[in-house]
Amino acid sequence: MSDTAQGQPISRRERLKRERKERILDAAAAVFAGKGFHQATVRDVAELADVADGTIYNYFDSKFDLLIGLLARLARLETLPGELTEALQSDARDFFVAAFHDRIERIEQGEEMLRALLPQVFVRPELRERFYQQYVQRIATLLEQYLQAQIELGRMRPVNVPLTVRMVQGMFVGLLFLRILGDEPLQSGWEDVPEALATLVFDGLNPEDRE
Amino acid sequence: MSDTAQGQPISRRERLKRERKERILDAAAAVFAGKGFHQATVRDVAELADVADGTIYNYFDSKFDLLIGLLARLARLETLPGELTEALQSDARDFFVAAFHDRIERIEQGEEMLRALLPQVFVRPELRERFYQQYVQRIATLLEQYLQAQIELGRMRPVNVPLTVRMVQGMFVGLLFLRILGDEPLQSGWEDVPEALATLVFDGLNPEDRE
Amino acid sequence: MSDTAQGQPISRRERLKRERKERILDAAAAVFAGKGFHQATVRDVAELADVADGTIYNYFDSKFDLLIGLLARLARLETLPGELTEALQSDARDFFVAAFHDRIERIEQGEEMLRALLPQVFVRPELRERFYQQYVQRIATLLEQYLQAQIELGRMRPVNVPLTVRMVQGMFVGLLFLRILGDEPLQSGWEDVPEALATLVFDGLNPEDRE
Amino acid sequence: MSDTAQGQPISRRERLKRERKERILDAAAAVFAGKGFHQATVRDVAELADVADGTIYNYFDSKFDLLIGLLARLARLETLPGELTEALQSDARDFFVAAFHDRIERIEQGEEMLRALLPQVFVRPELRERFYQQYVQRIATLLEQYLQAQIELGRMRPVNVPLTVRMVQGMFVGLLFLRILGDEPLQSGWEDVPEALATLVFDGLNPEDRE
DNA sequence: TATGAATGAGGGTTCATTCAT
DNA sequence: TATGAATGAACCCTCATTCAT
Repeated sequence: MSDTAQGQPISRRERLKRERKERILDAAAAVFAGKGFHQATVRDVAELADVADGTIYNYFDSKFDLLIGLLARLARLETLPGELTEALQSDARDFFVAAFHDRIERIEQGEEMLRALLPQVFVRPELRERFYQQYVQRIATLLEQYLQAQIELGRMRPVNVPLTVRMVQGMFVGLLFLRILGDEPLQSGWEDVPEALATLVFDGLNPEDRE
Repeated sequence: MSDTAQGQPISRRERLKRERKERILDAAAAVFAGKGFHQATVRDVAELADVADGTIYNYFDSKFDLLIGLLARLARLETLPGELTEALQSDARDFFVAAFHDRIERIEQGEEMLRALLPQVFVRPELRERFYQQYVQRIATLLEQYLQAQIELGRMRPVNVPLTVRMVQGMFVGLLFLRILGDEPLQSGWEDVPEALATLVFDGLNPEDRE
Repeated sequence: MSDTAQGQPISRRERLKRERKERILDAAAAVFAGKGFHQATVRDVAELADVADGTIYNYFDSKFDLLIGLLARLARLETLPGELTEALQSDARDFFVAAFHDRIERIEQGEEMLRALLPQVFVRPELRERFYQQYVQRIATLLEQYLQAQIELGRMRPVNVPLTVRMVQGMFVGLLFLRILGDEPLQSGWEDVPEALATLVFDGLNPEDRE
Repeated sequence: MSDTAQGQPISRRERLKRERKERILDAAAAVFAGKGFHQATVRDVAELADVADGTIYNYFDSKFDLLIGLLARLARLETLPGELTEALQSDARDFFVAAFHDRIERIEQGEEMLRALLPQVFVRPELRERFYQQYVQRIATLLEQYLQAQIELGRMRPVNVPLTVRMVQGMFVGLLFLRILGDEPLQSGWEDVPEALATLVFDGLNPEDRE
């Protein structure tokens, strides 16, 4: 009687709860990114989210659990597999530029969350493991498969696949890190990064006979 | 040799002090790397260094100042300019492999200190700035000059110099990061990294006519 | 009998309310006895009573008020006056054994509630006073009168009446306490307590010439 | 060299520490007895002991640990075995009066600590067990042996030894409890308690042939 | 100069109570 | 009237720093 339209039940209540949870995570990302996880107090987060201190504990088990929440949300930003497989047919370099664009954009989107998370990823084993699995390993596997296939098709130079993939991945993390450090040249040239990245990386992957 | 020729008065007292300071920094690096700066207590450091809590404050102004101390010590590990300039003449690829070897080794040496420092570098403006200047900018400038020169000599493909340099630097940070994350393939293939790195980066820098 | 003769309008609604209140008190007794008043949360009580947190506040003013409720309910378990007065005529020792049996049983019945209450009785003046009046003083007065009468009839040794009554009462509390402490001999010999109690107390009250 | 007079070493420092620990326990007893363990804050204790909040944690692991400390101190007040064994020879009734006097006095001495402890003894298993072993069981065993011996010597009526001992012990606890409840007759007649207690208990223990 | 006990501000977390639905 | 999420005051405890010895 109260919810005949079972499709989207409880609607109101439920939606408010979800919104509030998101608001808290937004606040956590902003506050942690701004002053660092330890410098930030739960009250800082609560104030920015415009809730009472205690309310946060209705949604998260602990201050630390907010980081887990951010990590989960970050994982939701990840998709690429779709593009990747369909792009396998197209020209490799074009694909790389597109993929780089995609990554670079995501970094921009998620930068705040990454700034909030990364320092703790170094330090908390639980976070480290989750981050590695969700954020690094999955992508590494995809890239390895792609690279291997390209090499077998003769479209790329035979290289040490696992290490090369790590280097490319590492480069993204490293660029993010330099951005966070406030490196001027990188910030002003940010939109040219994908092209430069492709030039650096891809041309090096060309089979010798390309010339 | 370094002791006697110094003007004499350093002896005993002075050397003990210096040793003790180093012991404290060793302990700080180990403890901070192990549990993170905030999880670690000054007492943890004191105990590992085998001194009393208060003693640390005879050598450092604050807990945070220990990080500054580590940063300074890290800077002392940096030299390359010497090699770099002399190697400018030699074959570029050979130079790169050598330089990469050097960097990779240093990362290993300094990994503990970097693990202690990096998370805080994200978070403390003062540390960020020092780190950027001592550890990033100086090297970036050198690499830019070198790259520019090579390009002008026609030995390298004309690329976006500042961005390319950032990518290479970023890769080192990124690789360190992946190592800290515990990435298996990277750890087991660590000694092959310089060669793979050179293959990836350098071949991509070749002028087209090289072939 | 108690239901129909009441004037009718009690039905349903009213009875449900009363039942619910009892259910909440049952839960409170169980929870407080199990973990102690402060360790127990209102939510613990609510969950065991199968109501929402807020519902409890429709029946009780505060968490503390639950204790008052338990005390009131405990008082309802008390009656003895009836037996006492009628037994005044019978043989004193027989009366004592019967009375002890009665008390010992009550202790068993009310043990959970007493475990919930006693610790707070020590600590909360309001509770202390109510408990003393309802649970101690009334009975003390009765016992004093009885003892005084017996003495005057020459059936008991002339003793310090008020103190002796306190000792007997105290013994009940003390035995309950030892039971709660988990004393093995007391628990396994519990059904023999009335007889042993009578032997100890009553024989000591005999006039010397009785033998 | 620094402490040749090994007899009372480190003296100063060590004694100050011990004194401070006692001062904290004094304060804890007073505060917990006054408002109850949970109503009292660590700060209350600290203020009364005239130390900083944190100082308490240099001496005790937690707030709860203060109770353990009180229990330990209470145990130190206990001795009787000495008297007990030597008094085994003397007249039993005289011994009882003396022993009762002793107990009653101790209760007065330790009342504050007992008021602080008892409510929590009901509620904390760890405390309950310690209290039972240190404070009840030891004495129960002694009394049982004594009583048994007296019975075998024909000086006391053969009774259920374990239960009778529990009753006597329980009476002490119960009297303390009534005292805490503020019972007027008990308080004003407190000094007569040992005599009344002996009359009640001991005469009941007389063999029938005593007359 | 080294020591380590004392300090006390600060913060994560709990939970009784309220109140909109 | 029942619900249960929101509230925020309160409190235990940690730990960087100080300082008397």
